Amino acid sequence: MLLKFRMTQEELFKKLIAHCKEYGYIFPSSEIYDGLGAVYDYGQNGVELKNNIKRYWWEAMVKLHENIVGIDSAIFMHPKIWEASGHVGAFNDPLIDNKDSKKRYRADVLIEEYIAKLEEKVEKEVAKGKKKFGDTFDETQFRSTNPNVLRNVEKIEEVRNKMKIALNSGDLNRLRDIIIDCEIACPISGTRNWTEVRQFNLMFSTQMGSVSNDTNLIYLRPETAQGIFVNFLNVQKTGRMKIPFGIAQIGKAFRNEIVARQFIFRMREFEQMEMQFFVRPGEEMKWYEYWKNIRMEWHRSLGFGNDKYRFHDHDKLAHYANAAADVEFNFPFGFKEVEGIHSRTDFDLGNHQKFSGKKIQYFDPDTNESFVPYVVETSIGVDRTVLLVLSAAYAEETVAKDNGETDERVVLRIPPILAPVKFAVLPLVKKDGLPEKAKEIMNTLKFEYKGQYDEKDTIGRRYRRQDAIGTPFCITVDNRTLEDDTVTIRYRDTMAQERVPVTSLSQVLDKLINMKYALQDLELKTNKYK
RNA sequence: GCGGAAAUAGCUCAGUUGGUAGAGCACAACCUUGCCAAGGUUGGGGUCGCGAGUUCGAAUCUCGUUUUCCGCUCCA
Repeated sequence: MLLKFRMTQEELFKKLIAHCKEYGYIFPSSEIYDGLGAVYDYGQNGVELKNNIKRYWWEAMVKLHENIVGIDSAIFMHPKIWEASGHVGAFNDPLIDNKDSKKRYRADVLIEEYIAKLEEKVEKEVAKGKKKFGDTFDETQFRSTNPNVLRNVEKIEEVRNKMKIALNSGDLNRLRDIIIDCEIACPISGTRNWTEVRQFNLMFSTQMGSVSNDTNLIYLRPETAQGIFVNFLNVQKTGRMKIPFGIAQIGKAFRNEIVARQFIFRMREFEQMEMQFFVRPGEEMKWYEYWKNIRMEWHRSLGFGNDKYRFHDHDKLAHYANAAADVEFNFPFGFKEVEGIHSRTDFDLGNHQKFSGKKIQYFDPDTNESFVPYVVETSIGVDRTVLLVLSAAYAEETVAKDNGETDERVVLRIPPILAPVKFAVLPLVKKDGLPEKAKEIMNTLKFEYKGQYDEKDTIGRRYRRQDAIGTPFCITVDNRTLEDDTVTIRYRDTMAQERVPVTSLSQVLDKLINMKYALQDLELKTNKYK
């Protein structure tokens, strides 16, 4: 089978988005109300795919590793948690745009730069005086009398005070007034055509309780990790966990991105699968390498090709990390991060210990010592993984017909263990008792896997419909079925057919769809790292 | 957030200087065929993104607004 024609990646991405909507994978949110920016809903097939991905991750974590357990923490958490984690304050910048150059600046930085310029002027003036008066130069005297110096110093103080008041009161208009009053121009365009000053905070906030004031302001979590850290002692003690051990969690997180685009790649509401692995200080790099390998094997096990993945090691590290790498996937819009593996040191547990005043330590009975564990994190975006699977699976193919002509088909080559619909049962014709027999088969298999029954339209058309949603197997009931109780299985990827007894269907499908076998393969591939 | 482009049926689109909305596919029912999609008949489905304005009359002209796409910007 050949690729239909060479498409630009951009065209392919657009087609994929249209395909997702047309075949019930992903819909824009609130569509009948014109939609809501960068928010998407999963449709009947999308939710199955997403659930299957989550299940494969979850089982690879908590079933294959005896020392990893899961939790499900609340989205609402104590506001202090976000101070301890460093999220509050880190993203609270007042920003302003120049309409001509279209450059964005931090308003306070612009004003600081202006002040710096005035200070420079003062120093130049002083230097001039020094040159002029030579040895008789009295700098203190000069500074307190020279009108140019005095004027600038006064201005500096005035602007400093105004900025302090504006920043402390959070009054963004005042901040803008300073920029206007001081006639601060954009360094690039040189114009003073400014937008309003806007506050950007990455975290969504809301009030808990019906009476609103500052004290009950709470945030929607921007990451799920903190729910794990604050439950460290609960899980460690009640689960009798011994270091090293991990806690896994799947859940929603929220970030108020300035620009959220590229379909479901960057959304304001998204889902994460995180596993925080607690280790002895000093052993973190060993585990960091271990988890990099384990996670890469998980990705590779999906079978999209090893060349589609690469590591990107961070040079610039976040405030909490001493080593970090991304697993990047070659999306239609280039290599982008799907998962992050971070060595977070004792930053999180240490800070929670500090902010909560509670001792968060692990007592090692073997060595009789207490310590704050180090953390190695694996954090993967569920929605990004959905997009990864869909963009890797989407294919437009030219297929040969019996009469020598060619035809086209669109097929989602989703790994069978992740496919939303595992099988379709199709009576070849809608008569002669074939539908009845097909329904009988359907009713037996439905207890094991999600399937579809379809008797509408020609058989070829029904195959194509199943190809379009990525159903790996079509089971066709024909007249021979009534005679010898056999059916054909038609395989999505090869379009080949195979005749099997109805009684062996469950077994045949099981071999290809049951996650158990995928996990066994994965275990074999990861054993060498243990 | 800024700039550009776009918005008509579930999808892809047509709609001529303003004169009461069309096609193909899809969908539903019936008939026919029967192993790799698009035979026949019939039917359902749109106040043309939304709101104003101009006009006797607006899918069409004007303004505003929302959403999407592209570029810039931003991105623990």
